[in-house]
Parts: sequence; structure tokens; C-alpha cells
Amino acid sequence: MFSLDQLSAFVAVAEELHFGRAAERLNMTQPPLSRQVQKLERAVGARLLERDNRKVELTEAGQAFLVEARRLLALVETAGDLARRVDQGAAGTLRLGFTATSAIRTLGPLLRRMSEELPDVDVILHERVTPAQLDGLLRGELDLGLGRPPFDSDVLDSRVVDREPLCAVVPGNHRLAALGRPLSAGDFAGERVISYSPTQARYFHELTVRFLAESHPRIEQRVQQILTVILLVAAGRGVALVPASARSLGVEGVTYCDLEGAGDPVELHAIWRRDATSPVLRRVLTMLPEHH
Amino acid sequence: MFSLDQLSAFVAVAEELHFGRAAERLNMTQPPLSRQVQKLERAVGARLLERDNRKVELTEAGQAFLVEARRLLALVETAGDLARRVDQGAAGTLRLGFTATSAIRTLGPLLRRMSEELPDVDVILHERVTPAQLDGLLRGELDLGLGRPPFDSDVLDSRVVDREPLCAVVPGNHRLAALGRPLSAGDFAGERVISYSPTQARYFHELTVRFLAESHPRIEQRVQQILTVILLVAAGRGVALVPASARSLGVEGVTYCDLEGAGDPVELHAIWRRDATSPVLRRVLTMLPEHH
DNA sequence: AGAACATGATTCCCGAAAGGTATCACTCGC
DNA sequence: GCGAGTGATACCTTTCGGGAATCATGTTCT
Repeated sequence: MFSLDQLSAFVAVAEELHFGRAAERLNMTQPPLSRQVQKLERAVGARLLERDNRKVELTEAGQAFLVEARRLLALVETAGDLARRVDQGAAGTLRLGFTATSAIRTLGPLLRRMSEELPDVDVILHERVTPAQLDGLLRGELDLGLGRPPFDSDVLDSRVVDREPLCAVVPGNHRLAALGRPLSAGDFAGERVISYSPTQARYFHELTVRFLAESHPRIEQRVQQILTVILLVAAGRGVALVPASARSLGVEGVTYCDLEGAGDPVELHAIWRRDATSPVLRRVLTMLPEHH
Repeated sequence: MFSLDQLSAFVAVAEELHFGRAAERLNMTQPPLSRQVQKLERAVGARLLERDNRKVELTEAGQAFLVEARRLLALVETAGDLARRVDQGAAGTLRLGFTATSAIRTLGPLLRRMSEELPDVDVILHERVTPAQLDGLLRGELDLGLGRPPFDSDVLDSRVVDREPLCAVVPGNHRLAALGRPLSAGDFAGERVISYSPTQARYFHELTVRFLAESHPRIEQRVQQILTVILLVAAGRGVALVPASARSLGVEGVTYCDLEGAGDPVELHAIWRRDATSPVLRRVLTMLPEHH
């Protein structure tokens, strides 16, 4: 088999049609260049250059081989580049899980920035509730998730990427909507409260229960999606607690009220396998906002 | 820059995921294989294989690079093959000139045989009268011609590839058509004879003149193409001499008559530049019929 | 025609690089 | 905890590639 150096030598001679000049271009002397071309011809099994004491020209086999040789050398360049870029996370694939509400403040800006800074990274999006994301991460179906606590921190690593206050959402004509002041837990006494699934939306379930602990509200529903909660509120089925960014979902017929003391902030975490090796993942992690 | 050996080494390790087995497959020992992979990684500038004392696996960069490496090695094979096949005349292009009548007995079988034995040779056909073929050969526009003598044998080489008798063609209702015996030169006394251009169809012109020398016929036309001659005969404009194979042109309303002694045979020559180097040409020359 | 020049091939030498053997460092399974 | 297995390292030998000088041959200028 021939070597890449021999290919470069051949291409140089084929382009210069002169061993001396080709050797100069390759920063070497003429004798070893002649030998390399001879070796290449023996390896290929065909005469590529017709040469005598006064002229050098390509044979037909040489013309055909020159095309292939150039293609090969070009591929050598691109292969190295590609590997380097994948290694640095500038090319490749990121399988990204996210919850519906994480998209509002975090996913959009992230995707926008990635398409600018990492245009050769393919992002495959999976909208899933947090437990499904964790499952996907453990199974190796996802590289990165945007979800809510809690999760197993032995296998998974995480970072807070967004933190926002909790707020209340009530029907537009509800008495609480007219108060015009931050609501306290006591304001919810006797209200029907729409809350979250303790398994599929455990984080919001616990935030809700914790905030309203001493006011003994009537928990009426147990849904997974924040948007569903707000739609139920709009339908007059009760009131609920949601993250402040839910305002921008633009549901008609509801009013959002601040909470007194605001309770615990709502946290969004980026989550990934602690043993993950994906260069794209590492690169993307540097692009996520820092909190704490 | 990396070497092709390093690529083969990497591919072997990537496929075996085991340095020892990969080394065995490459007919070498493990230590130099490890070094080659290390060198490759340094040359590429990215870690391609994640390895420790008990497992070897591809990094993401390694996965991307493996694809390119396989493509490269495949191209190495095909590049060599291609050059070899071009060198042996099994691939490439043949620019072939021919005269209209040479197609009848020679061109067809040649093309059929080439498409069977040299399927990767592209044949570019140029129908030209002999002088135009000679011009094309000298200008380097043609690789091979099928034409009639004479031609400059200093620059051009040639071989007889077909030889056939001359015959007469007369209108179907002509008195000569009814004789039912081979015609002699004397039979043409007083006939209007359609003949050929002394420059563009010099060979047939001279054959005609030579055969009819002592019978003093009336030479009426001077055309280039044999088919034109026969059509003029069919139109009753005279009689003519044509190669025997012209019978298979299938022109209606004419009769073909053998000639006494048949005169000189009509020769068809394959003609090429004496200094031609085309491997396809040499290969094709071996496929042409031998005469003489 | 002869000398000077140009050009690719050949020869010989040296240093760099590749492969082999022996060994090390580390992990895992019993 | 020890032996088996695996990749890395050290060291040696061989091979291969590059450089200087020279050769062989054909061209050009006088």
C-alpha cells in the first residue's frame, strides 16, 4: 500500500510537471522525491508519469489517479477537522429533554445561542416531564435534561439554570384577583386548589403543599402539566400556584397574583449523567446560565 | 499529518475494541500498535479511544473519525484499482472516428465486443470521412480512426482490419443488371459512372478510375459518401462501384453485380498516432480483426 | 561539432521512525 | 491476595526516508 506522503509527492509533481520544482515545493530535494514517485508507481501497479530527461507528463492512468489522490488528500484534512470539532463539542448531536415550562425562559435562549455558536450540532428535542427525562438519561436516550428536583445525585449531576418566584393564578373574576396585594397562605383558606401529581410533577406538588400547609385548602385535582393547571383555573375549577414565567403562556381569563414572601423559588435544573463523556454536552453546559 | 497505517491501526482497534486482537489481525504485536494509535491521536488533536486497563471504547470524536477513516481506506483501494484498470485499458475513454461504410462490417462488432469486455470504457463516436479523421488524429481530437488509405505513415500507424471485394451497383432495370455474370471493365464502356471526390474520397475515386481505366467511361458525379452514390444510382443517374458490403445498406431499386477479377480489394484500416500512449487504444487494437 | 546546461535516476550515508521483546502498572475474578 | 488479562513503557534492532554527490542523457548555444 502507498502512503499519503507519496500521494502528496505525486500530486506536487503532477502539478509542477517538474521534479526539481515539486521537490522545492515539498521542502525536500529531488532524489528522494523521485524515489517516492517510483515507489508509488510500484505500489499502484501502473506507470503514472511519463518522464525522460527533458519532460514530465501524466499518463492516462496518472490523470485518473491524480483526481483520486486529490480527493483523498482533501478527505484527510476534513477527517481530522471533523474529529477535532466533535472533540471540542462544535459538531455532533445533543439529545435534549425539557419540560413544557422550562421552554419559556431557558430552552429558547439556549437553542438560539447554540444555533449561533455551534451551528454544526444537531439538537434532538424531547419534551418530557422530569421523571421521564431522568429515565431517558439513565437509559442513555438523552444527553441533557431540563427538569425539576429531585433526582438521584449519585448517577446524575446537575446545575441550577433558572430560579423564579412562585405565583398564584386565579380566575379573572375571582375575589383574590381583586385584592391588589401579594397573597399570603391564609388567603387560600377554603379555596379549591388545583394541584399536581405527586409522582409526575412532584416538585410543584411539594411547593404547593408546602406553601399552603397551614391554610388547609381543598386540593381538587392532580395534574401533570402547568398549562393544564392554568386552563382548569381559567375554566373556574379553582386556583393554583405556578411559576411566575407562566404569565407569558398568555392564557385568557385568568389573573396572576404575587405571593407574600414568595416562598421557595422555583428552580430549573440542567441534569446529565455524571459519567457522560459527550463533548457537545460539556460545551453546552458552559453555555447555560449560572445560578448560585 | 497521520499515515494510512495509523488509520488502519485505528480502524482495527475500533472494530475489535481490544489492542491485542487488533494487533494480531494486523500481523504485528501490541506495543507498536498502541504507539501508532497514540500518534494518530496526537496528529488529529483529539482523543479517539477511551481506554484503561480493562476496556476500550470509542469517544464521540472517535466514532466520527472512524466513519471518515473507513471512507478514506476504501478510497485508497478504489484509487489504486482505477489507476490499474486505466493503465490496462479497461477503463477510460476512446474517441473513435469512422466512415459511414466502415460501420457496416467493422464498427458494430467492435462496439459490441467492447461493451462486453471493456464495459468501463466510454466510446465517443465521430462519423467523419477519412481526411477529417486524419486531421482529428493529428490534432489529438481522436484516438483511433477507421478509414481508407492513403495517409501519412510517418506520424500515423495503421493496420488493415477489413478487406472486401469491389462490386458494381446499377439501377434495377439497367441492362447490366440482367447480364447475370461478373462484369468486366469493358462492360462499362459508354456508361455514365458516378464516382467519388478525388480529395474527400480519394481511395474510392482511385479504385474506380483504376478499374475502369481502359474503358473510358463518362464520369458524371464526384460525391463523398457511398450511400449518396447508391441513391444517385437508384435515381437512374448512372452506375457506380462500391464495396460489396454496401449491399446491406438495403437501398431499393438497385442491383449489385460482381466484378470480373474483382480488381483490388477494398481495404479498411484502423489508424492511430504512432506516438499514442492511450492504454485503452492499445487494448482496443488487440480486439480488432487481423488481416495480412 | 563540442561545451555548457538541464533534468531525472542512482549511489551512498545518516538519522528518524517503526516493529519486536521484555517488562511495568493496574484491574478484576476467584 | 494472587494469578490472569490488558494497555503502556523501555530498550533494542531493523527499516525507511531524506540529503549530498554523481551519473546518464538530451538540449542548446557558440
